[in-house]
Amino acid sequence: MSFSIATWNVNSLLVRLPHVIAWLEQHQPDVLALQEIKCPNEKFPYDAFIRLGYHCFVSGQKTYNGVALLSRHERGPAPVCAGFPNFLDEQRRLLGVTIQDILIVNVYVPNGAAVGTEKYAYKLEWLSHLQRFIQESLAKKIIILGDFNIAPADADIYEPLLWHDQVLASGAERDAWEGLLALGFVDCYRHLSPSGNEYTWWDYRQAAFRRNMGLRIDHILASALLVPQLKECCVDKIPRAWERPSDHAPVIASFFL
DNA sequence: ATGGTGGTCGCACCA
Repeated sequence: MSFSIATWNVNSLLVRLPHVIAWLEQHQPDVLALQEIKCPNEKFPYDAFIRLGYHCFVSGQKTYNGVALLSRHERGPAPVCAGFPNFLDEQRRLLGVTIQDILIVNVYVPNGAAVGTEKYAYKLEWLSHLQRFIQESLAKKIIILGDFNIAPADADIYEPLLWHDQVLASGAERDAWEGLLALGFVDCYRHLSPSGNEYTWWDYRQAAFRRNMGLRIDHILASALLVPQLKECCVDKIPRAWERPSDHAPVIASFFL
């Protein structure tokens, strides 16, 4: 038996719906975590996904942010939480569900704008809440996936010097990332591709995709217990080349279960 | 200097 799980920041689900449907039909992951759906729950296109055999769990809001999880598992995702239990946040960025015996945590980490700004402080605060949330979880098997807005190392950046100490690559953000790993998580992509240099996001400007000026900021973390079963983790750059694409590419991991 | 959203229909905000 195989279990596959993917993450994709779609930058508006309603605009990207044809892409998401085409991609789901082609790859048929068991679970897809979506970020930046940018629509309230009442506008979520449930029918399109139900037709493809997916259960939907949604935490949306108007215009900004918004996360959702789609699951093919017949029993559907059991909701755990939308948002942190101890941190009131109007921004919809966190969705936890349990599928079989795995806690799946879909994250849309704040972008942070620029080092030293209020948004950057909010990003670090948000990451500390994520750290505590995971730390306090009693689940033995956990997958955290989504848009982390962190490039963990210079190998994850097309031009590291340009990004040195900048947002997405600063020391404090990388410390927060390392803090999560220290809870017993493995970066699935890096674990399987120690010298890989694929990216998951390319700015819309400056023809960044064509020039492969990208960063690896979308990740799938698996708790140590799941790592022996990890089979594959790859970035699918193909949809980034489609017409009117998201600026992010999907990342997909599969496990022997 | 592109793209998505919403408000107003040229522009602010966010990434």
